[in-house]
Amino acid sequence: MNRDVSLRLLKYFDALATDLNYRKASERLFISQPALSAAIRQLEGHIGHRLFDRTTHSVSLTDLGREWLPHVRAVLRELDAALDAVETLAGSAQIRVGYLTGMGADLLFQLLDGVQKNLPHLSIETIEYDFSDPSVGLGSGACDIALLRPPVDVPGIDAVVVARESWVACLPRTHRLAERAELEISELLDEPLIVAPASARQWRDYWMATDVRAGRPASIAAEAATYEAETTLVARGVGISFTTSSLQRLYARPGITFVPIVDRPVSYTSLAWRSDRLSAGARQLVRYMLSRVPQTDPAL
Amino acid sequence: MNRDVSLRLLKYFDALATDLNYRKASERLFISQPALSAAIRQLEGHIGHRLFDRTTHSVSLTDLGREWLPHVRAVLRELDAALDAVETLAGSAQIRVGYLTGMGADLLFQLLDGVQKNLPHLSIETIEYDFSDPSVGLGSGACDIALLRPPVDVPGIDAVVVARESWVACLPRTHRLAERAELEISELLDEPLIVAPASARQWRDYWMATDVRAGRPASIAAEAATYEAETTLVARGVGISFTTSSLQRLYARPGITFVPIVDRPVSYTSLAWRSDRLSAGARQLVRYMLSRVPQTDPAL
DNA sequence: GCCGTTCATAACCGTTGCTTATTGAATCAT
DNA sequence: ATGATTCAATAAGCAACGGTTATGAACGGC
Repeated sequence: MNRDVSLRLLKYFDALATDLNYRKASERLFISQPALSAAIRQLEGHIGHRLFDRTTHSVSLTDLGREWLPHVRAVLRELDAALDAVETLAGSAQIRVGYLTGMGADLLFQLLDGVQKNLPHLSIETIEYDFSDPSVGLGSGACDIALLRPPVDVPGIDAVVVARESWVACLPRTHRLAERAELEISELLDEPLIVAPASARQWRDYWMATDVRAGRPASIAAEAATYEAETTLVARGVGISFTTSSLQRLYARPGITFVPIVDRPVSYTSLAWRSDRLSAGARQLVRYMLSRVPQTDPAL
Repeated sequence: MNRDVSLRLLKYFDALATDLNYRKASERLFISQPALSAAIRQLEGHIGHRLFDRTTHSVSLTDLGREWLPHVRAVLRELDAALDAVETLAGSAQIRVGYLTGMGADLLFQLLDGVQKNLPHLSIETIEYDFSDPSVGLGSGACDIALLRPPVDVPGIDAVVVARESWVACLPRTHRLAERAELEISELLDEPLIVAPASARQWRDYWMATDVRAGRPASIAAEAATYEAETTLVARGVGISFTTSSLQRLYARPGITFVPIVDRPVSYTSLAWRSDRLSAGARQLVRYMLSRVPQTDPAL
């Protein structure tokens, strides 16, 4: 048995033992399936025993794997504790909180209010993200905690809903529907649309109402990465856009108007983080922020 | 702070914190000094704080480093325990015991006598080594435990003396000094000598009595990697060799004779292992073998 | 004042761990 | 049955990293 096992292999073992599925586990680890396959075989080679029974269609722990797993998890826990200890000892937990543009002034401010007084040992950096990365830095690991709008296509994310809002159409004031008190989504599907950049993938689809189009392709008028750019384009009459109720207050401006869309499901805003790699300080901050979530939903 | 620390860096940190000297620590880790230097800087980068204060001439732990060290050691201990657990769980502790040629039949046999009965869960492999590797597999990691003769130039080795022997000259029966009852080393320094292969380095120097030569270079008649080859060469009159008292019994043969050298310091035989990377099973075996070390030194 | 020791820097190189593309086997649905 | 699908394993190529040796700069002991 080779005693030079890398932590990497142990983490992979833990992940596969959890999912019992190479594909899923590999996604959670942000690596490809063959890479995980090779890594597990390598680990088994190192310790000299098989850890998984695998057929082409199922993966299960061997007796040894099952019994060894707690030991491995103990190592990983201990490591986590050691990393947390650095922050505690250094008295400087640097935490990066990302937020989607448009939510900082309002909701984030609320959630972080008083944090300096209550959690003085945390040093918090807030980073604004635009629509080109709807995971708000969680995918790249640039942020520890994120205030975002689902859907997010990064696996392994924990999220708690902190606000609910209804859909609203943002129209040029001169638009033929601008005077309406409310709209149905079907009335808007053929309008030229301002959408998020292509890198937003699922998120862009979501805000294009792709789910109800069924063959009626969206006509994309332009791309915008911020609400600022979006409303500007709408004001110039380039197209319309879909957004949420809270935005009408924040981005009100001369040339545009907002009209509620009555038949779309509610849209959520969530506080999210990667379930792995959450430091002790970040965990405290999450707890604090969640304790400050407004219980009523004034914006809905 | 980046949470993706590798175990490697933690081990390096532990080593440097122990030695507080890059060179020594790097040797113990079997890497070069610049590699360790880079690794420590990398670790400090990962966690975002300095762990060592270093001038060009001294290394010391920072406050953070000192306080963090126990946490790191806890991780490494936990890892060690997990690796031991594999053996225990699999019920198969494979342990490789190396021994220097010539010591297997006798001393090793004694130390391992009854081990099957007393430690039945251990599966022990014994591997004979010749003089080309005086570290007896410890350097390469091929063996867990070794029965060897100092000096060994592998750092990080723990060793316990298990036998003491005096020097003996091995001479062709026809040699002019063959009839002497005893000899002094100075009488032999100019004799053509059978020595260990060059790869034995320090060890070869030791058995050439380099320490007392002071300008009288040894005349190397031939190289031999085993006692078998050595005594054969002596019998053929190619040269003489230095060895120890116990060998006269084991390698007695027609054409050679052994004469005690009275003014050389005692030579040791040790049970040795790498202080790191000793599995639980191997530790048990070491303890067992040490309990069987003969207290008297009959060969001396 | 000089020499030796000690850590840092530079340039280079091999290994390894990852990627995508593909194969082949087993399961499921029709 | 058979075809579609879902899995893990294999293959081939590539980039990054961890290591090496060689060298440099600063401090301490004689």
